[in-house]
Amino acid sequence: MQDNRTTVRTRFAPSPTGYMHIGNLRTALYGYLFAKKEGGKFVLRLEDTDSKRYVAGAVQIIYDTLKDAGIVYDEGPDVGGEFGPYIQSERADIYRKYAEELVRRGGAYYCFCDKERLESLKDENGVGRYDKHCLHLSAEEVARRLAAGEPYVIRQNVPEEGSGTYEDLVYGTVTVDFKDIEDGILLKSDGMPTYNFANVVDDHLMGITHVIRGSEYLSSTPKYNLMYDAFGWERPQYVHLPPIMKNAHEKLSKRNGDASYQDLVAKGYIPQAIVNYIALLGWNPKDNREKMSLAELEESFSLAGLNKSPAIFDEPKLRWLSGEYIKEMSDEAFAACARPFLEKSKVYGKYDEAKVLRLLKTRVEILSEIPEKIDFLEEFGEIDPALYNNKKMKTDASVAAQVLPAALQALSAAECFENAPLYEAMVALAAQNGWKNGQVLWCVRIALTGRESTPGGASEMAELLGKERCIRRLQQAADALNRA
RNA sequence: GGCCCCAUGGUCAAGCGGUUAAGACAUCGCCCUUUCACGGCGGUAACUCGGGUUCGAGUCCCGAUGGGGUCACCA
Repeated sequence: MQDNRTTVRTRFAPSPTGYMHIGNLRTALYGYLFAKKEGGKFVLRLEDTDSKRYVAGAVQIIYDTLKDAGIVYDEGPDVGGEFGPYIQSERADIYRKYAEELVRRGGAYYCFCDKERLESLKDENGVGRYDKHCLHLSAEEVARRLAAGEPYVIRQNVPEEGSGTYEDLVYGTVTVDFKDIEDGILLKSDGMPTYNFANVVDDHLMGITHVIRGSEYLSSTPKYNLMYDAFGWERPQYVHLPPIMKNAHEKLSKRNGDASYQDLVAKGYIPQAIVNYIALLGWNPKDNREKMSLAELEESFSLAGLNKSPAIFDEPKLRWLSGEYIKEMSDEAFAACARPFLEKSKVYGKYDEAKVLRLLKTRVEILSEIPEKIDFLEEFGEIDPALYNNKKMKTDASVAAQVLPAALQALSAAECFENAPLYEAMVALAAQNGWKNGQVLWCVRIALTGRESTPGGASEMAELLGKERCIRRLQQAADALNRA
């Protein structure tokens, strides 16, 4: 086990190749949570050794997303730290130095084989591993070809016999036969290291104690251990994470058109809910809590709660959580995050915003639902008489024809156009005429909105609409009924 | 295909040899009610299949099946 005196250091090491995927974010979150829980440090390192895959702007997305999600790193490219640089492309000299040392230690060797020869090693299915051809080159020949400036790579020298075993903190004992591991390239001909080498060198140099990453590295970890051993370095603890799936067969990925973190935010999911939800995909606190703030997650996170099987991303549940976060927001907070969506509505600015927001708060789970929930306020047109039919309320168009003129009169007389007094006025009206409350309320609401379902009852809609509009609409509806 | 890994309701997921197999989301129904929503109550729904081990298996072992990952000068 890890020495207790060693402070925990975890890292998130993304490649700036595009969007921040949900799976990546979760990996970052777990690394962060574990470091916080253990009182350790969380490091951000950019793995940009493949210039071909570099995407402009991707680095900024990484910074922004982590910041937005509340994941704060103690060391990183933009915040510094004593183990920098934290960008791999700025560490080329370091990798070369260590690669050469690994060659001296027998853990790696120079290879001059060209593409054609490598291709010839593969069978009809495109599979076939490197045959260690250059391992057998004499020291003189290697020196001569190097001096002649021949292109080369440095390959790992994996034993032909035996196997590598390690204890993964979530998967347990993992064993892989060395014969199943190829002599992979550590240093590319362009002088840059591959992930396979850079991650080992950096994790060691940066003092990473716990490597938290996706399960795709589960079976390649033994070859990294071979390098730690060859260098005489202590191996880190490994925590491999199962993938987040889109369905039973496909991984969640941007390439499949699945939502990235920023896509979800743009769709109106509350960031806090997204973080909360992904924390629950593959992990659970023993106490069964589900809605947890970042601080609570930091407090209760434990590797013991990590699951080994893939989890399917379930948007309905995220939706529910998002709604929970909205419901507990202060009016000010809700107004602030709802405003951008309110502005997209056709009725923006035409109604009392505080009133609109109050009605929306318990009826919206993701902010993008806002426009569709209130746009009807401007879509008032002919009312289908059938809408007045309601069995439970015992109303229909003929009842409405009696109720509406009376309601028109009552509302015209109302002095205070607010929900409570308006409600009382309508209830009183019902009592006077021997109608059921529902008969008045239902008919008025239909007349006012033309909708079977609205975000609020008759008096709430009346207050929102305002006296003038109410009178006009009620009049219109009553006239239409008379003509019929 | 070789190798590695995984397997409880539709989804997340508890369980770590003896349970009426939790809980949440979704779904369905009821209540509340001024439609909708909120809130409250309740229902439907799961241990992939075979073999072992054991007095006893969702829990341990083996196999099958299914699924995922990996076999790049990508990470």
